[in-house]
Amino acid sequence: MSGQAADLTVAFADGTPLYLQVAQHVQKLIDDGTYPVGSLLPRESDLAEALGVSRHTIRQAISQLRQRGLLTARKGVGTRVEAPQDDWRSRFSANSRGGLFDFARATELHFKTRKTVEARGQIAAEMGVRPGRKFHYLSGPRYYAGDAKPFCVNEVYLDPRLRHVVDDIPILRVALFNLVEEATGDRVMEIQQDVRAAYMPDHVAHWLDREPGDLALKMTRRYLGSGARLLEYAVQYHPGDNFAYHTTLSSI
Amino acid sequence: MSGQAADLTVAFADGTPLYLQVAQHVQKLIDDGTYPVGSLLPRESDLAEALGVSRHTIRQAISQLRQRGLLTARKGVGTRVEAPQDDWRSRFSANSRGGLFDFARATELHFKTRKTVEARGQIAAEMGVRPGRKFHYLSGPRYYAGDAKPFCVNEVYLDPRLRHVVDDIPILRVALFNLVEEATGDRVMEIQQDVRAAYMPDHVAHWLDREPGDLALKMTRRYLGSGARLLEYAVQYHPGDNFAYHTTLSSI
DNA sequence: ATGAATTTGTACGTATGTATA
DNA sequence: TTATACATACGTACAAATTCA
Repeated sequence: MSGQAADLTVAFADGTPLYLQVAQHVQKLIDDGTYPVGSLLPRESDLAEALGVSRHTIRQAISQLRQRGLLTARKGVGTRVEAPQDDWRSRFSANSRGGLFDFARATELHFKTRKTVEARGQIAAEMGVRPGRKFHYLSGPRYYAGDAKPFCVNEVYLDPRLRHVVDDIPILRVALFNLVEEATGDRVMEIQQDVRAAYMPDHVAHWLDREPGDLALKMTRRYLGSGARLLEYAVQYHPGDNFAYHTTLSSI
Repeated sequence: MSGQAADLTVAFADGTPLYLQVAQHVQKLIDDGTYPVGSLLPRESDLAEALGVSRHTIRQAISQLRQRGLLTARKGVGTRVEAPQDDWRSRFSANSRGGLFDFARATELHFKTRKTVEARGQIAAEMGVRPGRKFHYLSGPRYYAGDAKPFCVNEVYLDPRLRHVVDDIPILRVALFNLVEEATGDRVMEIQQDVRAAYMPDHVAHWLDREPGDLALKMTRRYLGSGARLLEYAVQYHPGDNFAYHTTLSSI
């Protein structure tokens, strides 16, 4: 039914666990169309045999991809390839709309505040770093190009060593993590995004022409490089009365 | 070090998988203070022996609780009980069709209200249907299986012709859109999801033991079948003070 | 600083259950 | 009814990280 396992021979690198290597390998095969969206993977035991690993390891790998929404499995049927809605490459690639990349290019972030801060307490916890670590902090309103009024406020925390990346930029029109990638040579491997309800802080309310304490949607993003190193941390406040974070979860 | 496994003897119910029963059991022991926040669980092999299951099953159970942020584990140290309410630790991360599927299986939706309503005004606009269209409406709190307190409240709007699908179900343990798919033969092709900040309505606050007007995260989902037909509309309210909608945009 | 003990992580094997086609 | 394929659950062994004597 599900056909052959194709050529799954692969030279496994060392260091990273086998099941993660398998997960990466399977995802490559999904990306290059070997396993198209909507199709069924070969069954677990076939994959195990083809890759020369145990079925247990295959299940660990599939479990990873299922947690990311890339695969779904049904008893008695098989494991289906789903549309990678939240895979960041698809959201950030040139041909997809609504991604952060396009978002950054269609808007302007006006830096109004620059200072060096220490991450403490709740901020440090949200950032996932030890309290006391220093960051270069920037903040300001973000406009749709040409608009008179900003529609949200951004805060950015950068490694102080990356300060030079933004020092000469009063108005940012591209995605900051792209600049960071260029400056460091590192690559953003993962973006962890949280969306929560919040009350609007004073400085945000001021820029957005609202009242402090108004309803707001607070989005935080942690940009992780290789080795889960935190490259950038960003916070975005949207007015709560007229903004919704929208996603489409398409299946097949 | 971490002491005895206490009296972990338990009569396992049938039906639900063993590892989920173990997860519920461990969580009870956390809730009642047997394993206080900050302490280490007995080591996996001790738990396995005490409960009369294999270490593999224990690990599956712990994995469940780790995904919910209730436990963290470190190699060479042990498995630590984390603060359950500690702010953004409780996160909702079902960001794909498969994620919603698994989410529904790990939780219980207790239907408390059933009535026929007409979509009007803002509701009709959010649903994207003409005002006056009739729907079968259900609502109630949603629990993590075994929990005493609900963590969110669900509202569901169904085509009245699909009423029989849920009429005999007091407690839902699967994804409703799956039942709808089975009943109609149609398939959910797309899920449009919005996340916004909101003030908590009265009936929601009541079930969640909060005050009306409290901060809330409101998620709405439109389940579209073939031809963009609206099969189901669902609203989910989370307490805003300790909940975040989490997405990981990974690139592997 | 070294090494032993501890504890989770990874990986293998095997068998049986259950939903689906 | 039968075959299929994932789900659950048992077992074993060793690796890797941490802690502590």
